[in-house]
Amino acid sequence: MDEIKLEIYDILKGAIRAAIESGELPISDVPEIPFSPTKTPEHGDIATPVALGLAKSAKMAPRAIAEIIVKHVDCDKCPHIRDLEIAGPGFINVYLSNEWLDDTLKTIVDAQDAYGSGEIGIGKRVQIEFVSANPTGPLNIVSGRAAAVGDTLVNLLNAVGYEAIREYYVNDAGGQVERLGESIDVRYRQALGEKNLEIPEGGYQGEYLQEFAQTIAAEEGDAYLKLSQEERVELFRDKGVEHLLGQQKVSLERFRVNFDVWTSEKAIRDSGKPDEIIEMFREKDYLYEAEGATWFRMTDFGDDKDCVVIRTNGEYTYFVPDAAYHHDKFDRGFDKVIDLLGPDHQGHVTRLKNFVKALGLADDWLEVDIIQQVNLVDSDGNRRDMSKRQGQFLTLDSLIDELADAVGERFAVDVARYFFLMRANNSHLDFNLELAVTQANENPVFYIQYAHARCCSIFQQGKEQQIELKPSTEVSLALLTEAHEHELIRKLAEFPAIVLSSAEEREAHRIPHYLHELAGIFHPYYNQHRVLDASNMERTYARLILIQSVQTVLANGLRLLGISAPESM
RNA sequence: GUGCCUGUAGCUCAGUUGGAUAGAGCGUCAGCCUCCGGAGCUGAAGGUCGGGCGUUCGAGUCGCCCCAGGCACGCCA
Repeated sequence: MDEIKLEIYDILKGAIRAAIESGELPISDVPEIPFSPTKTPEHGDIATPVALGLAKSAKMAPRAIAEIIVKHVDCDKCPHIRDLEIAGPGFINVYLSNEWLDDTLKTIVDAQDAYGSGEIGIGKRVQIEFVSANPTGPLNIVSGRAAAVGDTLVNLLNAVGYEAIREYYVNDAGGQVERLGESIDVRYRQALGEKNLEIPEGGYQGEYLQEFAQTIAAEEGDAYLKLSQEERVELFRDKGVEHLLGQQKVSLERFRVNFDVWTSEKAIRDSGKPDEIIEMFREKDYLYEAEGATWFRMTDFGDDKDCVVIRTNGEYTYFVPDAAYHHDKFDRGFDKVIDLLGPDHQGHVTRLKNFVKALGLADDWLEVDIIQQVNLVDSDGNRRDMSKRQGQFLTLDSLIDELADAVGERFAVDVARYFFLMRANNSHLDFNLELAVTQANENPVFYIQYAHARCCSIFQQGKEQQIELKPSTEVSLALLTEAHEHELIRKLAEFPAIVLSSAEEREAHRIPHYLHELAGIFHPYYNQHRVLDASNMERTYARLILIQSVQTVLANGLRLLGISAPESM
């Protein structure tokens, strides 16, 4: 679809130029020519409203302009255009030729796994940081969504040529992991029989810490009671981080998300970079002292208040290591850095961008996208709330466990990923638990996977009848004359443009939607037209090429989403 | 109070740089299996795109003002 647009673009541009030179079109420059695939076959395959846009400057009726443009088009020059027509208020509708349909299928069959990929990002390194949950508990549902989205965005960027990596920032320093150490300490002493202890303010109530502390008590006994409270908290903090981070890694692997780089906040702090950043800020006069703390002039960057970077107790607030971390990303040579943050971090976005600006980096170097919240619901719409620190919250693992009980592990991950990916990042997501486990037509994941399995099944069936796929060059694709076939090929041709736009716009949800639409054209086609037909072998071979193409695109799309493309279900 | 996000069919949501008659799934109702997998297909009903004003050939899309909902506003991360 991209190549054809370029072809048409050149041809129309040439026609408009010719019309200007002949004096028929009283404008000075050739304008931008917008295109859109049409919504209905009645409007051809591709349409452009270019004549409408010229009406004002040319002071002519749009239809008259369109007629002049079309008159100057040399259709013989472009074998991919079958016809041009002027319609409605002055649209120019382009009908594509059978040769174009043939070429599309041949391209897909030749490219196979590579169909849909592009080269726009070649030579550019991109880093996406996502999930980055505190190592103080299991991953929650929103982290699951972020994991699915981030993982898919990396796939998409890599598909269009970028060199993209997945990175996880481990918040293993600061107050929150301190509270973790204290919480484990309490649980540990409780496990050894101590009474009247309470989890400190801001601590973690979860049962998982009780279990963890009990394990320590069972294995090590009261050995740690000999240490001072301070030493013990520090030890438990480190043990806890290691344990919980390990569990997060297990959960992520189970969810088919594999990070390339894990960066430790503690390591950043120990590296001395935060001190350098503070020094630099001080030199640039971004800092001042007040109320015993050191403040950053955030208001100079347009924010409504300044913020503390060094507390009265002398410790950095998290902004400092965070700024240092982003500077480190820059030092590592990324051309573009994307942070996916949770819904509770949106207040942080402008501040983070301001810090990056303060570091002297370009405005568009850092991109921050918010992954909105997820609500788990029943078909009735009843919500199952997730609360972060009440002890009982729904985790990514418990969600997959629940799905796996119904559809098995493999499809549980498939379904969860699909549901997390089907909505735009900034829109709230209602995750319908009942729909997710339905193994029926209403479940969009199965609908798509079933289409793929059906394609495979046709080949299986063909094999039994001694009918094999022929090379596309030996097949008469002109026999694909059904309207359904035309529609299918058109949809297949859109795939590379969908991949490109969803990578560039960071809109992973366009892929699930596209695949669902493709399956929605394939299923009726399958239902109405037989592929394997011994009485018409020439057409059978042609249709096998088409089926092969559908299968390839479905598989390629699902692979980008990290969802399996089953050969049978 | 300030900032960000959202508001499209009964429900959940798509709608690429403004383009022709605003789409899909679920739900509801009515149909289709001697035939490559019925996890499928066909059809019907269902809309003041939250409201108003503006920009222009043309607005769900852009601008401004309201209304409603969500979230964030710590010397936590």
